[in-house]
Amino acid sequence: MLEQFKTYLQNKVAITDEQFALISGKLKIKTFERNEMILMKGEVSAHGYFVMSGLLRSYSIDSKGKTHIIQFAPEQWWLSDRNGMLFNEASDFFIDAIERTEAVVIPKDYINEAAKIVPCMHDFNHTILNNSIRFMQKRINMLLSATAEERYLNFIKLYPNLTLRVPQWMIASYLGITPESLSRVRKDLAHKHFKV
Amino acid sequence: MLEQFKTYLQNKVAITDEQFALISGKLKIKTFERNEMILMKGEVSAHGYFVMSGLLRSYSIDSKGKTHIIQFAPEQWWLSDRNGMLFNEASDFFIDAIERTEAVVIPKDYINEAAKIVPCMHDFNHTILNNSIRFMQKRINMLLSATAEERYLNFIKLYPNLTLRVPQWMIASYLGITPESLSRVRKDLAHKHFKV
DNA sequence: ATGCTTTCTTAACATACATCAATGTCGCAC
DNA sequence: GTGCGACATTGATGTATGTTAAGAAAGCAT
Repeated sequence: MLEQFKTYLQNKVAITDEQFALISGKLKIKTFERNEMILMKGEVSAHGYFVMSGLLRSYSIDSKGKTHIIQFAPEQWWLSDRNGMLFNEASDFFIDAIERTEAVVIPKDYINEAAKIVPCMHDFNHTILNNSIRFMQKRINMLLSATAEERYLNFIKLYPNLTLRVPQWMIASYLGITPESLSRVRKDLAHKHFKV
Repeated sequence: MLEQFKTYLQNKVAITDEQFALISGKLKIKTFERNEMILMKGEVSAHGYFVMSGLLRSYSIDSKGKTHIIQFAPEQWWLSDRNGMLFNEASDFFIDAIERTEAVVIPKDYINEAAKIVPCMHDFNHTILNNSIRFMQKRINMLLSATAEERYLNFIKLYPNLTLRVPQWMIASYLGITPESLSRVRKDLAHKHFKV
C-alpha cells in the first residue's frame, strides 16, 4: 500500500527497505472523494499529505468571493498548511480534493520522530522544503514579470498533465487571470498554430 | 562579533553559549559595500547569508531589461540561492547589497555539520524554511488577488522600516507595479489622509 | 559647493486584462 | 434519455495599470 511512498523516499535519500519498515508503521492512508473539503481556513491542521493518486489544491477566497489557487498537488506532491504544522496557528488557506485522491497522512511530528531512527530523513525534509522554496520563487518571478500568455505557456510546460485534468477556470485562478482572459489567450495561441 | 547571530539562534532554539561556541568557529563575517554585486544569475553559490546590519536583495531581470525584486533581506533575515545551496545548480537570480551590509556567511553544509554537534540545529533549519514558505505563500496570494494599493498597504505593514530605507522604484518592483503607478497610489492615499 | 545622476512626480495617452452579459456545450444525476 | 448545472466561448464595454515624456527634487561624487 505504501509502496509508492517508499519508492519516492528511496529516490530522494538512501533508505533501506528495513529502515522504511521501521518508520512507516504509524503512517495511514486516507481517501478523499472528489470535491471533498479537507481543511477550512481558520482551522488548525496537524497533518500534511503526500498524494499517491488524485489531485488536491490549496486556495484562498478574497473579499469579493473570488478564489485564488495557491498550489496544486498531483501525484508525488506534498501539500500541508505551514501555519498549523509548525506553529499551531490557524490556516490562511482552504484545502480540498479536485479529484478522488489517496494520500499518505503525515503527522506534524513525523519527520522528527522518523529521523531519530533514520537520520537521513532530515536531509530528505531539508531537500523537500528547499525545493518548495525555489519553486515558489520562480512562481513569484512569473507573477511579477510575465503576461497572461507567458504564464499560461509556462504552466503548460510545468504541469503538462494538469492542463488536461483541471478545469480552465482553475488554471486561470492559479495564473492570476480570469477564465475569460484565459479563453482568449488560448484562442490567440490557436491562431498562432500553437498546440498543447 | 557574532553576538547578534547567537542571540538570534538562541531566540529560536535552546542553544547554550557553550554549544554556540562549538558550532560558530568556522563562521565568517563579510562586509559588502553599497551596490556591491554578491551573486550573478548563472553563477553557482555555495553560501547563504544572515544579515546582521544593512540590506540585501535578490532579483531577476526580464527580457525587456526590467528588474523584479524577489526578496529583501534586512537585519535578521536570511538570503541564499536555493539552486546552488542544495543542488549545485546555477542561480536564477541576482543578489546585491542595497546598503553597506555586514552578513554572516553560512557555507552550504553548515547546518548539517552543526547539527552533528547540536542536534536542535535541525529544528532551527526546519523552522526557518517553513517560515520562509508560509511567507512566500502569503506573497503569492497577494500577487494573485490584491490591487496595487492593497499590495502597497500590505508592504508598509509588513516592512514598516523598509518603506523609508528603500527607493520607491524598488518597492514598486517588489510589488509588481511600475514606479509611476506606485507614485499615483501614494498620491491617492495622501488624499484619503493616510499616513505612514 | 557644483554639477551630474538618480529618483520622484505629473500628465496625456495606450493597452492588457477585467467585467458584464448572452449563448453554447458538455457531463452528470435522476 | 432528459434536464440542469458547471464550464467555456465570445463580444461590448470599462478600468487599472503601463508607457512615454517632461520637469522638479533629491542625492552623490568630485
